[in-house]
Amino acid sequence: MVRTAYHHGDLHQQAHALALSTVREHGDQAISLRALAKQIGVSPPALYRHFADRESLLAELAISGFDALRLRLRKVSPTAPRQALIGIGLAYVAFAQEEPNLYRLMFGGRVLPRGTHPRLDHAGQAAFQVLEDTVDRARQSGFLKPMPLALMTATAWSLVHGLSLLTIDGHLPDADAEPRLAEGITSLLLEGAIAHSDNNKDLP
Amino acid sequence: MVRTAYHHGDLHQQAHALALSTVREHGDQAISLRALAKQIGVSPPALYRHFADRESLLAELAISGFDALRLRLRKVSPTAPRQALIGIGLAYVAFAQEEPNLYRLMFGGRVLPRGTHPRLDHAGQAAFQVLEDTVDRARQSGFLKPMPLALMTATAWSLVHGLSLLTIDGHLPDADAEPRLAEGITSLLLEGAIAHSDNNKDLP
DNA sequence: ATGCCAATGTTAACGGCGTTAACTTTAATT
DNA sequence: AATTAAAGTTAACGCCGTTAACATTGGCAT
Repeated sequence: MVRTAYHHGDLHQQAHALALSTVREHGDQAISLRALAKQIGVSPPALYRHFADRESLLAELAISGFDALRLRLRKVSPTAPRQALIGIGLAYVAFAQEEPNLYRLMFGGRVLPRGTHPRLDHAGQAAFQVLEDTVDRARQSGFLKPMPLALMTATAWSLVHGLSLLTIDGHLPDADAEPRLAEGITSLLLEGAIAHSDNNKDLP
Repeated sequence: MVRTAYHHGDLHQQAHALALSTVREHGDQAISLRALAKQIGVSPPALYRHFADRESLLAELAISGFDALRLRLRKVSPTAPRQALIGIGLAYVAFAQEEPNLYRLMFGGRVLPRGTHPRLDHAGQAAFQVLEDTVDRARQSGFLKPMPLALMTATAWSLVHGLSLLTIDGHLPDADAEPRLAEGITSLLLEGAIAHSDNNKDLP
């Protein structure tokens, strides 16, 4: 495909990129297909050749977000179990704090309910997988108590997800005001999950 | 004020109630001032005599939500520290699961950013206060480790908030599929926060 | 090379939205 | 009883997502 006056030639990619930067700066509510088309210099219906509707565009942006989160989590170098767990928790929260609008799009729940968009679901699961793998390694090594993997990962995910949203929504002091809050919180959870020789009884 | 053909007489309360039930059933995105006015049988601009704009109406609904959450949390009967903490955590998650659309309005973050609506902020803080008081009592009684109250409550809140949102968004099995997930998660956190003395290792 | 077709643009239009301006009716006050 | 403030009305503006109908163009089969 070649760029001409009539055929744009790169509309899908350009719309995706521009919409992504708009979301990152101003949130998904700032996305308007008409405004997007005007900025690119194309008529509004042209976008419908590349995106079924507004929701589909947002879904693509959310997928980009999950990909970025997955890459971010994968960069946490595998070390001793404790450092690996704390490190991946902090990386998760840091991502949310650096990309609050993108994170809210990914997990806002208002748009794009789970189970309706296979590619989006897959991207989310792939990011989650990194977290689960880290927990599983620590568990396999005997560092954590012998409890169901699903329970452990659900707990860890709930904690970092809740902390992420509460901080980016201003309910808790953010990383600038309380730089060690995230570390304190993750450490506190870890205390309950570590296998202690004198305290390794089963939990419900 | 008396009801006449012209003057409605109860528009504010009726609009609030109808909008609240709409949000509970279909989410805040389903709220349209025009549709609301039509259902009530009034012209759209009439609503502007009672609500500055759509956001103000949503803020009022969110305040109602926080009030309901606060009352729900206050109903948790004060018992031994462990039961009180688990109980209030489960009550929090149960509220979110029973009122997912309302909970998302309260904490969605897309609308109504914190710090812009004093009455809304106050309602949120009042609900949070119940949670903090419960944690503080357990701490004062020596059941929990001697660590900063703010850290403990932030951890507890993050956990129940994250769990609430992940379940209502379908990322984790909900209460029907895994009725003991919330209990397992809160218990797991508690293990890390309990002061490990002999008289605290009583109940599983 | 040419003719066709699918891809990818266009303009025009529909219905819905939040919101404002200007006006009207009613309730309350003086 | 006259006036004023409260709480409705209609009409309109500019935005939005989306669709229908049409136009242009690139690439492929002939």
